[in-house]
Amino acid sequence: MAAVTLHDELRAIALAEFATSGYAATSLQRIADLAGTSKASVLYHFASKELLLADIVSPAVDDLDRLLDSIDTASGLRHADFVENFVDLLLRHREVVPLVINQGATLDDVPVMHRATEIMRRVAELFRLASGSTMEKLRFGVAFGGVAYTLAAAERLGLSGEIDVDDLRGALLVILHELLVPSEQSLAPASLADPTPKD
Amino acid sequence: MAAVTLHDELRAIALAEFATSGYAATSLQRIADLAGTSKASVLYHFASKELLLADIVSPAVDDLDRLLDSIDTASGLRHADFVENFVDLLLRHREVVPLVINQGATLDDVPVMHRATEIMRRVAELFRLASGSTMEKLRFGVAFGGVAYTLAAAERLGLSGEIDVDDLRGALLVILHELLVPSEQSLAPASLADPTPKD
DNA sequence: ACGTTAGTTGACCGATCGGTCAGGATTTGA
DNA sequence: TCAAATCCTGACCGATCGGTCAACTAACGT
Repeated sequence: MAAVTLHDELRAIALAEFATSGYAATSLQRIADLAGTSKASVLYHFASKELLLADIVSPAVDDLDRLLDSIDTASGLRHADFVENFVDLLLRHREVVPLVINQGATLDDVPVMHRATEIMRRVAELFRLASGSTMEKLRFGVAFGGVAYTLAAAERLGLSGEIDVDDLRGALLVILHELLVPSEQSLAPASLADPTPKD
Repeated sequence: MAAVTLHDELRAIALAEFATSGYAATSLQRIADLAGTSKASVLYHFASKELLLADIVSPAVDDLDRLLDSIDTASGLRHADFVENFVDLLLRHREVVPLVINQGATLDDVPVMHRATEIMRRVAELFRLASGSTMEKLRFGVAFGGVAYTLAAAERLGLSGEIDVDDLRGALLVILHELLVPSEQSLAPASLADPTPKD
């Protein structure tokens, strides 16, 4: 095995354990045992368990934050482009997706996780989730929830190795496009689907 | 009769806390505090924390088990019918869906949760997940994962009250049907798709 | 040679965990 | 009135949690 610093190895082990067993259920002692070191050593490299989690999750959250900023500034960017960028981002940070998806709500008191959920709210805002009809909301929820959850499940069950990433990417884009662009027209803010029906 | 027993109240409180804060992060002491009783009292009504979880989750799992059995025996039942029954089941047990969806994998050592994931495997089997193409697998994953996850998120964020259940049901069925029956023909080869395959 | 720094560790801390237990209330049935 | 059953509780238990700390080792620049 290539020379990997203990710092990086600890982060990798923690990520795997957090994702499969859960943050709360993973003790620093267990992480230390898996790395063949001591608990005190873990706390030397990472000041606290929360900061260890932040160190793991932050890159993905920063990435998403940057993506959303680029959308905001370049107002002309179409939703279809965002979908593609979003899928790429999910694939890029494939390993941390299960963490934020399955345990993000539970760990909302941890700053980095709170930030993650706040940013997802921005994504929802971008797609006018709040103002859409029930059907629109559900399309958005099923699409992104489904994609993220499926990636999470695949990662968790160890199926990621079996599936070609390019196939995965292409198939996800097709499915997302079908869901979010049900009609021939674009996802443009004007009308995602039909005008809101009477309620 | 209307008087809610402490037993039922404890179960309801535990369900809400398990779903929002997580099983591991919810202590028996907190459940007791929320119910205005003592931890020992909780352990009088439920022999252990695991059995409390089982008491909460079992009805939904039993329900799903029964649904799958009825599918197995009545081989003629079509997929569309199953989808409808499945959505109804999810809506019926709306409150426990976040629990098994978000924490099922993490709590696989708890018998009732292991049973839940095993049954979900049967659902996947029913849709021939393993033998399908990457696209088929993803359609299944995004569809059911998306629906379950969206229900979980809605429940968690307290949006359930805002949305009319009938609207919800109808919209979910439309979306699932679009995803699982993309073309004119059914998803599954022969047997399950058509009760009377041509000979 | 020396001091400095980074890395590592066992011992230890207070807090909290799930769970046990003996016993105090309260109700019920005879 | 007595006794059994039911419900509830404070005190307590061993285990484990995240985190601290002083001491130790090894490497490096000077």
